Amino acid sequence: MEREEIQFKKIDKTSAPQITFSKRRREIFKKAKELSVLCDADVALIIFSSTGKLFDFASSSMKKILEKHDLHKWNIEKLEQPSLDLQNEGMAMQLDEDRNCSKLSTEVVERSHQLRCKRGEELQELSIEELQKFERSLEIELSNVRKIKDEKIMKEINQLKHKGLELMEENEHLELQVEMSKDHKTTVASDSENIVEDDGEEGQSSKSVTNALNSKDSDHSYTSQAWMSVL
Amino acid sequence: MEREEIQFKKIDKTSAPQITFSKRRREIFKKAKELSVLCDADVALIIFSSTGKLFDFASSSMKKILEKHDLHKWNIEKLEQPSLDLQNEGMAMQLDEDRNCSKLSTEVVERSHQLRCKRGEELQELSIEELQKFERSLEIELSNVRKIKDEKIMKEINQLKHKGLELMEENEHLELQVEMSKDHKTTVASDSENIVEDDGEEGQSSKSVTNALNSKDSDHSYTSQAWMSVL
DNA sequence: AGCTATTGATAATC
DNA sequence: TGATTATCAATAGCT
Repeated sequence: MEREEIQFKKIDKTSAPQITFSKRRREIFKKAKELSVLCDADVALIIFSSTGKLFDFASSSMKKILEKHDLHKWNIEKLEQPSLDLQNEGMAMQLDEDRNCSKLSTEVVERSHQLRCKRGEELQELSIEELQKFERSLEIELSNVRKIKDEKIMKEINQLKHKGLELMEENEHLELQVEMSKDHKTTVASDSENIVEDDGEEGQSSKSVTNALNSKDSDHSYTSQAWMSVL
Repeated sequence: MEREEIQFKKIDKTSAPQITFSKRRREIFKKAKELSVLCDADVALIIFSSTGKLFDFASSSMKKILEKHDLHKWNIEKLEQPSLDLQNEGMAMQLDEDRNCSKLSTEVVERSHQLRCKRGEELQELSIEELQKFERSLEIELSNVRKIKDEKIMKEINQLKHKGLELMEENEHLELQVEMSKDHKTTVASDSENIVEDDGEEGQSSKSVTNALNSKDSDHSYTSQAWMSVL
């Protein structure tokens, strides 16, 4: 640490770099351990050599320390700009999308933070391996739930669309019958009888909706158009 | 580092602990910086004091280093027990849930790993702050997309349900008309004329679906029942 | 905070 | 590699 640091040149090309690295690395790990023991500090040290090899040390649990680190950074970031969030919290969601988005982001941040804290407290006594496996299983669970939810939603939408189409066709069928019975009245008895037979079978599912007849009729054209746009 | 470490007792209770901690902390950060500069190493150092205060250093980007660290640990873990995964990969998913879960977990792990690598490569040149902000914005974006998606889906489902209900009521209305025109035939001219006027207005949206009439009629009772169960 | 005596760390050797 | 050593940095105790 003498000449090299006094000159504080960038690197050591001429001399053996690996030897210096090994020595310094050992010493800094030693220092880290000393600090954690003597001063009761939680220390995490991660070193990648220039060749990409990893050396790390953690006074307790690496995962725990990194979680704690993230949490601190999170708090700092949150406390750095509280005015913007408070502004948006005081306002209703009638403004432009930017503010809306900011408010939402605040909520998301709060929730994530709370979740992290709670999880962190509950999971402190688990080992690194247990925590990693738990993390994976949570990811799997989440992706499974989402997949199943999406499938069910798409299925229901398609069912609704299909049934709606069937109802529309049935409607048009019935309208045709009404028009036919109006145009021909009782002139052609055989045709109307055939149609009436079909309606008689379907009549089992009919209910009394006569009170809603007038109001519903005015919406009919809109209903059909909306259905067509949806389909 | 003399007497204290030679005695290597746990801590310093009698003397001022904060002073020792501060001094040692400064030195270890200095050492970390020196190591990173002299030996071209990637170093991350995280220290929590006994009072919970955070001090950290990263030679490049803290996020990048931690990602790299996770990745290394991950690879080690993967290489330590490859037989289990291979076993499950060779089997179909007909076994118990544990193996099923293990296989799925393997897949998820692979994907996460790949995603991490890709992201890591693309984002290597961003700063810590930029990466943190990017992370937040991605979380916000994701939650926004999900919220909006869910709202749209629920809206569409409710629309479909509503329109379906209207169509059903309209259907029953038309059925009623058909039955009326069948029962009374032309005996009551005034009533049928009124109804026929309404149908005439609605007739604008009618289309030719006569080819589907026969097949659709047989499904009618099922259609109504399905609709009721959905609603 | 600043000093200092003592010990530890380290680069250049072998 | 590993050990030695000259040199200087780190540090505890004190002010």
